[in-house]
Amino acid sequence: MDALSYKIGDVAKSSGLTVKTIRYYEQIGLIRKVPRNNNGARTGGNRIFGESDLGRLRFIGHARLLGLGLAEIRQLLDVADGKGCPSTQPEYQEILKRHLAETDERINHLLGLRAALEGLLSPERKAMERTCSMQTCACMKPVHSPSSPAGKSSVLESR
Amino acid sequence: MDALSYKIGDVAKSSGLTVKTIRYYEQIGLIRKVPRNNNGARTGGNRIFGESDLGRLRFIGHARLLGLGLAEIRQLLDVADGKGCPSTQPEYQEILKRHLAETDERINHLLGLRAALEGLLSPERKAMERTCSMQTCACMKPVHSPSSPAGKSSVLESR
DNA sequence: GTTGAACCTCCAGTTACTGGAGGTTCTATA
DNA sequence: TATAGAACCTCCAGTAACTGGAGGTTCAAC
Repeated sequence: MDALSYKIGDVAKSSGLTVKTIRYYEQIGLIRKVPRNNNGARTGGNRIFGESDLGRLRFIGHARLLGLGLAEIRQLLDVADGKGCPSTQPEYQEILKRHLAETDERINHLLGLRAALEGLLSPERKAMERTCSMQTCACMKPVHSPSSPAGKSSVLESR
Repeated sequence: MDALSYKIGDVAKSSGLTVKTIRYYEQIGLIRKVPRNNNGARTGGNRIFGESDLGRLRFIGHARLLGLGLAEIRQLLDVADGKGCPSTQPEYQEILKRHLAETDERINHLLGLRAALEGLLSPERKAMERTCSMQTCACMKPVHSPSSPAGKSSVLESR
């Protein structure tokens, strides 16, 4: 099995990751230490990837696209390793749900920032001619602290 | 002038920044090298802040709350330095507008992620019983790439 | 034989801090 | 005045997830 073999450039192309990133993932142990074609080479020799490495890296690439961090992806990989389709496993669902919740939080935070910024740029603000200086004026002061966006303005009421 | 003087702890409290952060801002030159009360001390002596330092740090704190990066804040400070109220200056408006646009982009990106995650967690997906393995299955594959959220789903049509 | 692409390793830099070690100064109380 | 504890000091390393670059090696084609 694993009759086919690939060099790092091939893997990069077909996974959408960069060569650098793949080496980095090996370095931090997200993928196994990939064997080399070590024909008496003076350096380590070229990495030779198998079909399963490719699958794993594609999986990682998709998960990164979803915004998952490497720590979460590590958990997903643990869950998935050798036990059939990951999506049938409860831990997988939990990790994704948690990530969804975090994504919602970040969105709400940014919406709060956005509202504060719009307030600062509003015509009413502009209309006030100000004679104060940076040290004393509140021209950067958000009306409401963006970190607690008052709940009501959220488009993501999370059920 | 600047009759009042403050120690770093006071400044931290009244600006909402931490002591560490304030020292860091000094180190990277976001605020001036603060003078010390150097009573023949063996170390540098304690920093003594004036009223204007406090104003500047409050300004920075507010700007950070708005999600501005230190590079942008540096520009704002340059704009603001000694020229009266920053909000009357066109560069100030531009920087905030640019930041608003970036915030919108980030929000849209996250909304794309969110949709992809919800897709993966949807009942229809769950209903499919899968027998494949991580290497071959597309259980992590977003339906649409979240980086280009198809435009239509955006709540921020940016006018 | 030579060129150029693709590969290799190692180091440093990015953002905006934060944690910690180890030491000093200040302030209040006994 | 002695001392305890808080608050201050400097310097170093680590965080997340890579990316850039230097300097060198291997491989395939011509």
